Amino acid sequence: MVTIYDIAAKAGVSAMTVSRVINNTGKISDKTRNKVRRVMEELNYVPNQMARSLVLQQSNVLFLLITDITNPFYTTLARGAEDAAKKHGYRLLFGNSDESVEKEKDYIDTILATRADGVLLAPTGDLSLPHLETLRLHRVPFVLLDREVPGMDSDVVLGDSKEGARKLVDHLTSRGHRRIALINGSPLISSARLRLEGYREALKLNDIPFDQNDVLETAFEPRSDLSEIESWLDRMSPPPTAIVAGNNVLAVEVIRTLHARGVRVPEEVSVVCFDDLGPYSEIDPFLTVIAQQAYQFGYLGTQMLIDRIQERDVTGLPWKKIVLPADMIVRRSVSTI
Amino acid sequence: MVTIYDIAAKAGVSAMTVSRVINNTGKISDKTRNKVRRVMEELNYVPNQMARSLVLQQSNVLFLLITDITNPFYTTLARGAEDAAKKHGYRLLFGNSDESVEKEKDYIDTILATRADGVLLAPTGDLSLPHLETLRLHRVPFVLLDREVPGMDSDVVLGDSKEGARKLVDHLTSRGHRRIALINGSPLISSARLRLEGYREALKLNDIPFDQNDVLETAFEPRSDLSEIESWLDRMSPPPTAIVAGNNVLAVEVIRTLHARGVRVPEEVSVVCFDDLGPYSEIDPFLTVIAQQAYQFGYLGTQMLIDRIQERDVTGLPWKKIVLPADMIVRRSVSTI
DNA sequence: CTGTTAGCGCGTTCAC
DNA sequence: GTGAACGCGCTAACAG
Repeated sequence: MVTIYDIAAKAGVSAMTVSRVINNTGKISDKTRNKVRRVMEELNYVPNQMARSLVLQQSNVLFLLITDITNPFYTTLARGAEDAAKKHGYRLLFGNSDESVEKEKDYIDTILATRADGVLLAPTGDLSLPHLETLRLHRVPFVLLDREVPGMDSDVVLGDSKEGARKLVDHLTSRGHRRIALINGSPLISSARLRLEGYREALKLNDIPFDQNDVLETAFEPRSDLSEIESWLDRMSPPPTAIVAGNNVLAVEVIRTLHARGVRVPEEVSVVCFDDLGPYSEIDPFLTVIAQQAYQFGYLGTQMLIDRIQERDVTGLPWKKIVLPADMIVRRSVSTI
Repeated sequence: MVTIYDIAAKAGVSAMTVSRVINNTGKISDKTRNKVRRVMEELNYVPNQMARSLVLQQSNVLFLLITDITNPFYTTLARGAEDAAKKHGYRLLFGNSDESVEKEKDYIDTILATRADGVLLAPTGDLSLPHLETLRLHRVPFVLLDREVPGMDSDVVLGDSKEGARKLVDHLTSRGHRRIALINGSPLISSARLRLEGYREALKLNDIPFDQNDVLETAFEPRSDLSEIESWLDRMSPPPTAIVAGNNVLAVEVIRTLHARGVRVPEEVSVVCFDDLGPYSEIDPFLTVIAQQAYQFGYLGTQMLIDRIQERDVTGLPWKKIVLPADMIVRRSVSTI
């Protein structure tokens, strides 16, 4: 491995001079600078970032931990984070917790061990609290994305989940629907809770009674077994004419289940959801959705994180909370009755 | 920051003993081990991975560089790589080159600077050659995914592109199509070249003359401007009854373009392509595709990479080439004529 | 079983 | 303008 000492020897200077050339610090004569540069090229020198981080006590690395890398909401978010990180000279590393608290813990350990300068985290849910406490204990700045965690103050970027749920329900009632069901993520996830709240409020405003049987609280991530959804559909009576899904994954699974039993969407049951389906939905723009600004989640969150890092004092500034609007895109998955 | 010296002092042992406890090396009495462990917990000690990597001369990090993080083919591939890496105790970091040779170069620099132990690389194309030479020069093991680069031998995981193209064309001819066009990626990308070859061979076997005008060679990644596709569609005469797309992105864009001009798929034009559209296509399984085994690309590639790393001698073993089969899923995007 | 020494590659003093 | 010495946190090699 080529080191600054190899460069120094060959260029007839000290290692310190090489370091200065690399970092453009101090005063160096053009002559030695050029000489050093030439030798660096000749030997294909690449600075060792780890040695550098060790002495500088910072890595210039941000870590983004998402919960489902196959969900276009999160990949688009990742693109936003990537762009913002690059803009400020940070490298961005990704991890995928798969909605698993255990995998999340592993990543938190990795993050601490590798001394990332900051963390962008879509927490798996309220059970992420100990992980956040660990980060806080070690004074690692972090920003929460998409979900809050009760008991831990921090910077956070959220979507307006309650408002989004209200809009979806209102849209359905405006098309004549009164039997509106909700399939949602775990109540241990803040966004799911708010979506339930928005749903209940909107029902109330529309003078529709709330029935707990109309709500299925399950997992946001993809599953192989659809039987839970099946039996939920079975036990609602009278059956709903419309279903609100807490995210795009659930919408797809509900529709698959409906199709499997020969129920047509939207002719027999309407379906709406949070989050768009990615570029591939454009073949046939079908689902009416709350299209959250995924790219902005990542971009703005990263900006906030870098601000926080550069303030040095991790808990110095007041916590900031960005709530992005819930914009509805009306397409063809709702029928008028 | 808590270091092994802090632990050592508080536990009344030397730093070396602490190191041994952490790494489970050498012989240590249960008593001191427990004592050290207790102090580590008490002080919330986390080993500094960078210091460790510096002395061990290895980082236990693999880097996966893909060309389009929003493409489900690559995110699924990433899941496979992640699982394989974890299984062998490696951490996996991701990068996204966006099909840009320049961004790819930036990532190569980062990879070298951070001393990743190995690289999984979906190259942007033949122009990636200098980047691969850089990696080779610095003796960083790498595995190519999905695309080969002429002039550089290496381990590689490919799909059977030629066979896939033949299958798609044969499927179309079996449904009576004779006017079959091809929209493809850049000829600087090996998989695109093979898909063109397979297309030409299949035409020949079916006694269909090849016409260069029926082929559009463009970019695999998403674009905002569809005019190139429009004018291509315009200049083919007679117009094709079927279109083969070199990947899923191109298929979506062709279909969007067709829809925009009021052409129905598959009633008026049939469309088939390489790569599936991800879980969200399941709402309405529509496109007939060559469903490449994306997860296996990542999983097997990572295995190969780790084998190569653990052989120490980067160029010791003969290069391995895995070609994954091209399985067709027939759905509804092809009409019979 | 445990400790001492040295060095991984680099940047920050402080001299010259 | 430039260099020598020291330390970032950790572990391999050798002693004891």
